[in-house]
Amino acid sequence: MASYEFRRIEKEWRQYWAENGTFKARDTNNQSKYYVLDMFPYPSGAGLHVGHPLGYIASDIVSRFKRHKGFNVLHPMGFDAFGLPAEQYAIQTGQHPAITTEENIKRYREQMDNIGFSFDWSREVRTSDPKYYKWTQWIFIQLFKSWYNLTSDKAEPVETLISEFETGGNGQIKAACEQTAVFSAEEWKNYSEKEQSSILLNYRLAFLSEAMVNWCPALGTVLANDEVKDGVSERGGYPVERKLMTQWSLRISAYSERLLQGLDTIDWTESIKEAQRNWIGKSVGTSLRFQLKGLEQNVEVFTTRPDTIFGASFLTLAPEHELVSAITTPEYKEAVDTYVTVAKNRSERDRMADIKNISGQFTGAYAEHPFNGQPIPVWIGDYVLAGYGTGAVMAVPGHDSRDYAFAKHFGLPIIEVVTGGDLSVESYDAKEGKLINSDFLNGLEVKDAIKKTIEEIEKKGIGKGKTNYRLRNAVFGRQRYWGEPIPMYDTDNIPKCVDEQDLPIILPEIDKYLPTETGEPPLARAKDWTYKGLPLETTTMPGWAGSSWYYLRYMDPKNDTELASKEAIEYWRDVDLYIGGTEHAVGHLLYARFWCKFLKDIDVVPFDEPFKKLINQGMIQGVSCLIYRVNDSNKFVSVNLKHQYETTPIYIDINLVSNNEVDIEKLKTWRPSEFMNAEFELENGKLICGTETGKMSKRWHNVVNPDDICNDYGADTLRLYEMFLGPLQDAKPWSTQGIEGVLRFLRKLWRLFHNNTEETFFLSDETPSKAELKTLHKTIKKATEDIDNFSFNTSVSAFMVCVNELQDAKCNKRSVLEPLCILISPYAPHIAEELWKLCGHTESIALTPWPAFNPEYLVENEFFYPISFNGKVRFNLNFALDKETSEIEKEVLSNEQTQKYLEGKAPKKIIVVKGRIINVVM
RNA sequence: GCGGAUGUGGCGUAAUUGGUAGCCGUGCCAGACUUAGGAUCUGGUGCCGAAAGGCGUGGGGGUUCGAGUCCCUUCAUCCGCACCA
Repeated sequence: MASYEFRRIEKEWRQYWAENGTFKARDTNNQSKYYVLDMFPYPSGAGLHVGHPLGYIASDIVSRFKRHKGFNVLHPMGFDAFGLPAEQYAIQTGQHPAITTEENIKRYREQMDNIGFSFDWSREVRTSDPKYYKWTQWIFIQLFKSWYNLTSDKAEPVETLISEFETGGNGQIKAACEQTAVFSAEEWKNYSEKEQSSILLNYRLAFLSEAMVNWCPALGTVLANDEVKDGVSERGGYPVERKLMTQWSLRISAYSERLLQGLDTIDWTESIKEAQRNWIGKSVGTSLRFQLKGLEQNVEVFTTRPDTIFGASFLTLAPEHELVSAITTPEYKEAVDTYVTVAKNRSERDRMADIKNISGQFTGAYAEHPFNGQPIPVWIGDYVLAGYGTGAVMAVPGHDSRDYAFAKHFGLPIIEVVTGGDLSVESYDAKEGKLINSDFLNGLEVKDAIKKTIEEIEKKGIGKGKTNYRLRNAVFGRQRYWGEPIPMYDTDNIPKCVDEQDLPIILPEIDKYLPTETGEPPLARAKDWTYKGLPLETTTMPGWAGSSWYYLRYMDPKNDTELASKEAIEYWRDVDLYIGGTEHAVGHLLYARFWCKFLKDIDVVPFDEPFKKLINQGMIQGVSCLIYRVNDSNKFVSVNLKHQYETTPIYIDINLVSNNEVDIEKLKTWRPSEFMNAEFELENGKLICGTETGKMSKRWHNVVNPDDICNDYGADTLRLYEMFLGPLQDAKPWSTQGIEGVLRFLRKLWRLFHNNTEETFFLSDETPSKAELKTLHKTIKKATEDIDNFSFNTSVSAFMVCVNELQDAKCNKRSVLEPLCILISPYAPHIAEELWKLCGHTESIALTPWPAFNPEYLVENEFFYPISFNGKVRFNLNFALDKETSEIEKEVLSNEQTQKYLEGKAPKKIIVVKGRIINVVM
């Protein structure tokens, strides 16, 4: 037997696992289950880089550990296969996205296989597979067929709503819905089918409506709020505009409160929970109506500070507010029209970039103060958002900084109604102080004043306490090809859903992946895109549709009659451990929770939250290398010389560099046109590059492929090394400094099982020494605890300590090394399997029981106490652990060295902490 | 502005959860074996100091016999949200 041949070993064991189905999760049985899930990847053309496997390695360690612990482990993998890049590629090349996707998946699969993950590939899912998206479409139909009853606080079938309408109209119904005029049962029955349909759309959880959407012209599609960052699209960074369009949306807002409350029941990091709380944006306040002078209409506003009502000196409406044109007086019409037009045409981005510029326009209208009858001018201003609250605010410049800025700018009155600030300098926004200038509120504290004001408002019948959420309904239709078709069709402008037995509606073939000449989505190009002879919906679902429920499909991936069988869902239930990146904080993770709650309401799943525990792995960053070109020349200078010149940095491939030294010959062949005839100014004979840490990307030429690492060092080394890099959650730059140490460790481990020349496998059956058992059991304890704490880096370190100690002890005893093999197997499964086989076992190590920890081996009967004086450790003394404290004190005091440090003084007291430390207080 | 995190040797990190700061690994220094090594092994390595000793966990303060760990305050960096009434 030769030395540690990782390439051969790893290849053989991967083959063994595949052939023997070692990691197949068993269907329902009596064994306890454990469900470990990774966020499945979108298979991009770039393949995996070393950052991707970080989370997969961690989840794989947990999975393997749980198998050793006797659990039936579900550890599946699949692909989020619908998405924009494949479609963009298709537009450029004409290549069908399905083909590109298939190729990419193949590549991903190979790369993952190389790392030796224990995925149960027999359960693989792909969101673009019709057998899969059949059920994505099915869920959509269930959403369409449901409304949200606020009384029972759950989704219910639309039939129940219709029968309510038929018996009592909609006056008594409390539902999460759009504003709908009140009608009686009689009126309902007299409505046409079309009228009824459009009313029902106001209630359905999947609904078609005309709404302001984020339109991205460059991508030719609408985007959900979480797909837009800083006014540009998250993918591609293209500008996004507001546009009024008829769109399918999901009424996620109905679930705002449950999505918020649910956060308290799950074990996720505080930062992600906080991000979701923020996104949901609950705010408790009051809605109240201001009567307009000389008009019938009133303006409804939402405020969290009803107590400041006597400080309200004007109202501001969003430019898009529906009352604007009705209330504007002829005198101001032109100015208002101009303002509204400008505001509407400004993109989201411009509006955000322009926060500091205050703009607004008086409408000429006045409202009446509900308590003192004073006239209050009505303005419009784009600092008020149409989409939040009622799109109108009562402006209290004294106690709201935005109203303050607006009032200052337009010279409107600023009234102080809460004490504590200096209004000549800034507004006083704090919810603390006493009310003044406020009639019946004078003298009250803010908290009490809020209560009192709400009482008075309700007494007058002009408003009531109200809770608002920032969470907007999610736009669901995309004007794109490569996504799930929305299973809806249209009869005379009445949207209807496809019969469930006709699912899936399969994505049709089309000639070009572009919108039609008339601007319709690509699906409009499909021949005969109809259902029952009627036109099918042409938009497709967004990327997050398929990923919102995929965790359920793994439980029963081949089921043709249900998304997963009741028994499978009942057995596997929610995900015990979910690992993935933080980038999905408010997208995928919120939508998946929403769908889970909905599926609970319609009795498909028996739980309320899909992911019990969530761990976010940190990003492995790339380190890019830069060289510096002297401006207007073909000369490149070493990094420490660049301050002498005006230079431009250029990113070069990291493979051209070792230890920050650029290989100039390689550089020349890398890009001959640029470097072949270049001049280089060196320092100490070397061209040293600069470095920069950031995302790993082709663009910066800093991508490290895990395949290369597996080939050079082995998959086990890669796995151990990625874990050894630091805590899983931390971001860390990739560096191969140190990977050698891990490989060296595995070689040492290998040698423990072999004779000195590494040639022959050799274990002894002798009884281990006390010290050897201590080393082993210390490691068992640590390895077990660390996995429970997801502290994988410290385990690797513990293995190294263990192997070092056993090597020092020249230990080759079977009863020590076999358990060690099991401990290491979740981390470095290939070498563990090989050594296990060499030990004479014929079965895979994967299901071998985890070694039991025996604390007796760690018990010591004496301890080498540090003796400290006022907390400073000076020397050590050995005492038996069961020695009386008074005895220890006596001996410490009489010790010669103690006398030296006491300098003749008497100690005030002595503190003896058993097995820890002794402190002499002087 | 609001919220979340993080600050420890040259570097990545560790610390029995209030008890000897720096485990493990890199890097560096020295040595051994070698024709040779970017292989392997051994020893050393927080800083200052010849030593005794002193200093040391971003800074300042506090609680404690004892603080990297708890409290207050301050600084720096990273991430998320943000005209949300």
